[in-house]
Amino acid sequence: MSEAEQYDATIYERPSVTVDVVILTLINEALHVLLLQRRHWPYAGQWAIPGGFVGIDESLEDAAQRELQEETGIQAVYLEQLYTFGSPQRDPRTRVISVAYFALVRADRHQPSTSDEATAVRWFPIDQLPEPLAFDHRVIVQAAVNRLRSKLEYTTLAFQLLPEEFTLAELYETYGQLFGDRRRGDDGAAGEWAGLDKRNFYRKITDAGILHDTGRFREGRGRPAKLYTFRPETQSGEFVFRWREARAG
Amino acid sequence: MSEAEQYDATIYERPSVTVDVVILTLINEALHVLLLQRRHWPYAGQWAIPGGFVGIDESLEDAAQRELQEETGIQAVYLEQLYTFGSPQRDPRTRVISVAYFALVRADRHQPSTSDEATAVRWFPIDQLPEPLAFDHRVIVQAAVNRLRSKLEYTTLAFQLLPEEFTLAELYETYGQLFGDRRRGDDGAAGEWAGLDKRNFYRKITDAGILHDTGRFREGRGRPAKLYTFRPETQSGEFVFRWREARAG
DNA sequence: TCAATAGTGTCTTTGAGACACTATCCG
DNA sequence: CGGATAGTGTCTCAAAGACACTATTGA
Repeated sequence: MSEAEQYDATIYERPSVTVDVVILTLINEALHVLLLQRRHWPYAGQWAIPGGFVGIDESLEDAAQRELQEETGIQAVYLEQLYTFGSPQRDPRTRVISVAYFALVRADRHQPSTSDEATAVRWFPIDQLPEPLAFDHRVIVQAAVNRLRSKLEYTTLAFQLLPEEFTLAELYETYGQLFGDRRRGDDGAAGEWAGLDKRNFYRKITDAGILHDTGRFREGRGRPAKLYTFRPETQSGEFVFRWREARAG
Repeated sequence: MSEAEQYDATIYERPSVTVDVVILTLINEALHVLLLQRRHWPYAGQWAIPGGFVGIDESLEDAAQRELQEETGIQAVYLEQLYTFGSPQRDPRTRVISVAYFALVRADRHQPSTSDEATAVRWFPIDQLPEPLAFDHRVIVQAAVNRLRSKLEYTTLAFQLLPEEFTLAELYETYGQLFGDRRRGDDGAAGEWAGLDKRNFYRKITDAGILHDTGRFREGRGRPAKLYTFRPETQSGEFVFRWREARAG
């Protein structure tokens, strides 16, 4: 903005501004999104990400936090502005510009509940989204997943998704699911993730010095696995995951 | 958005939405920003980045392109959405949400001219911005520069800034200015960029296979330098610059 | 003792980074 | 030939990646 005319701009027709939030979590080491089934027009009955209008005196981040709170009852999570979607035709009612955020939460803690705006609320695996989604929400969800994937490579964001305590196998499985395209079943049985060598992964992650060995174990079938926590003091550190691997044939 | 109540939302007070554009260019291998000196209240006399209201039927990208056009007369450039700034108090007139874009242009081509909105238009070196800038524009400019810097590491964006034909020395100087903190004058004379070895840089850039040798030369003092062009077909390629260097003392 | 899962060591290859001299042109 | 700028080759080291077996537990 730069104009005197802006001062008179109140007479112009203004778009509406909403904030929509892509809420991501990990369930059984697989990435899921929270969707609401819309009760009302437009797109009644279709699934959508939660969102709502920005209050006239409310910051965008506050609005996103409020939506998150209303839908999931969570506050302390990772929240980041994603992108602003503003095609003139993206909402059939009127011009609506949507500032999209994405949030990472730990799903174990809480189950979402339906509201008067939604007939249902559910976690969907990101590779099994209902078809179609309301508005341009498919694009928004895809953008969030892309952003998350790329950030996982050079941040410790993955630990925002995992439970407080985890085993190396769970961590490995998580990275595998988030990056790996598919398993290779050498003999039919489930093996390692294509292109992600377990030993190299363990070495890299432990050498990085970002894990704390709790001294406790997760019991189950087979040999008990060490439980680790993430050392948040290293969060700003130099850890880079970087997914490459695959040299020979 | 998800509510029936949105349908009635026209009755709510709506924020204004603007698009502001950080226009960056290279002048003498140094990064510059285009700023306008505001003619009117608020912040009259102060420098600001160009911007304006989003038309009710105009996409955000179109609005950004239009601003760019109006201020510089350029169309074909790199344009990317940067971030959306929405603090309730960022504009003294009314609630204004600003979707910021950043654009890369080649400055050689065209000189900006003043308009009825601005008393002056100028390129400023990014490390010599006027103090203060209007609104929160300093933050926005800084965000653009940060984004550009980080993208230069893993994209070929630098070539969007350089003239069509360039020498390796110009390319080296550009990367040095964009990343290097300072020169080291071993003896007083200008030397290489701290931490950026010229030979390693040349090797890396030529091995990457993204340059086309035009066979022509730039004449001047000293040995003529080969002129290269960027091969845009490799734009989506695997080139990564990645700035590290500095192992021993 | 076997099924199931956890955990580990070494060699090879690649790419990054340190390092300083030769080549070409012009006046 | 001297000043000015362009351009190049090799060694070292760290980190990535390929590769397969041993350890621990409970049924």
